[in-house]
Amino acid sequence: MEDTKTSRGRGRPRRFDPEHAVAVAKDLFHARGYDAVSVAEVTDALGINPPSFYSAFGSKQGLYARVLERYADVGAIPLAEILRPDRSVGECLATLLEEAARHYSDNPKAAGCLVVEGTRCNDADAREAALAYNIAVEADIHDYVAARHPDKADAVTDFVATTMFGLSAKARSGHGLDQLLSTARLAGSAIRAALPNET
Amino acid sequence: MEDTKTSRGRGRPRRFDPEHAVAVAKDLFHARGYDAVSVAEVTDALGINPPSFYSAFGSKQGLYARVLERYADVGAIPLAEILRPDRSVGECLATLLEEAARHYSDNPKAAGCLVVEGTRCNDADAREAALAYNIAVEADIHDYVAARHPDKADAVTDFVATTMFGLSAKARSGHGLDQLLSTARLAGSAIRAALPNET
DNA sequence: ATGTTTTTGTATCTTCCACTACAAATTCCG
DNA sequence: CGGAATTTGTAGTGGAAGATACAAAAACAT
Repeated sequence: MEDTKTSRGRGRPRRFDPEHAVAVAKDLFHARGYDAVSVAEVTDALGINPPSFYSAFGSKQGLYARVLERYADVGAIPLAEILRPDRSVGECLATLLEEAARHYSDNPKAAGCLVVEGTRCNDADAREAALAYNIAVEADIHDYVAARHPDKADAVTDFVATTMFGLSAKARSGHGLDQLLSTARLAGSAIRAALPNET
Repeated sequence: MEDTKTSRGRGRPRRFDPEHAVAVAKDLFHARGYDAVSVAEVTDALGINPPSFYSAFGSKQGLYARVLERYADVGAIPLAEILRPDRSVGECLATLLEEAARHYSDNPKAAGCLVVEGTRCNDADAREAALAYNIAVEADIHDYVAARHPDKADAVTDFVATTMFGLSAKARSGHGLDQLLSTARLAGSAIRAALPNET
């Protein structure tokens, strides 16, 4: 009796492969953004009808939550591999920005970061969902920096996060890999200069 | 007979002060973005009815065009005063970013840059209109840099533009003046380091 | 096989959007 | 003042959005 209004739970369809559905939806959301993609487009792309969609995901936001979950698993930048304890913090953060530049321009039809762009949509719930992932990433970066440079962690994390937002935005409005990489390298040099030498 | 469909021109209302209307609309668009503001909200805020609105501005995009025009006049960062020929390029660009940080966090209810945020809306026409202003600004910056550092102009302009997009985005999602300024200063140091010393 | 449960298709519902037809009210100008 | 031009108010258009009611069809278990 946890649901007050929706009739979710009456049936739980498993015929059309939710895995595939989430992957298709991820591409749509990534390419055009949460707001611009309608449920009708998703159902058309999947060859299903609205009731099947709502039975499986509950709502457009429900689907988006699943998409974010999947993205965190298989689509996102592997933070844990990039922020290494055996390399200098500055080097690793510079690598992170370059990796972001590559990642954001990988697929020209879906430029930028799904999560970053999601934090800017017009639906409050979807925005909060994306923001939660974004906050988690920034917290990881902050922890990583703070371990060796506690006094600089705030400023450096803000700088990295801001640059990633800029890279994602510019990836979407036409900057190519070369431009993004050049910008990322310049930003990386600023981080290295800001952090005292180690190793 | 230049209009084929609209009945614009039948009457030209001047009773409710378009100047004030544009100022009010600017605040709304700046606070919540083009997509999220409905024409009904604007007419309510102005105390007028839809027909008066459409008679004066033609369309939602028409109003937005006027808003951008006004913003370029009285609301935007004064590029010409900041990019000075009598100071080093690096200093001036660093000042530009700091000024952007201040500007974007000036009004907590309307954070970020109206033009930058406009380039990310879901209406194609409104997006193009904002993009035109954005492109003009970036061209000005590029010209300014190229005059003294032709080989670095592309990379430095991209970096500045990307940082401004990042600052605008982060201003909208909670970063305060102190955080934005700190990020802007770090970015500024990268620019100064990238440009050979002058003066 | 047959009765129950689960999935799908048709056809909406409701709400909100940008935008407008039309006539009543107001202003302007002689 | 009086008639024409102009501004406003009422009411509504068509369309797209997210989300559903309901019953026909399919799958499943016994």
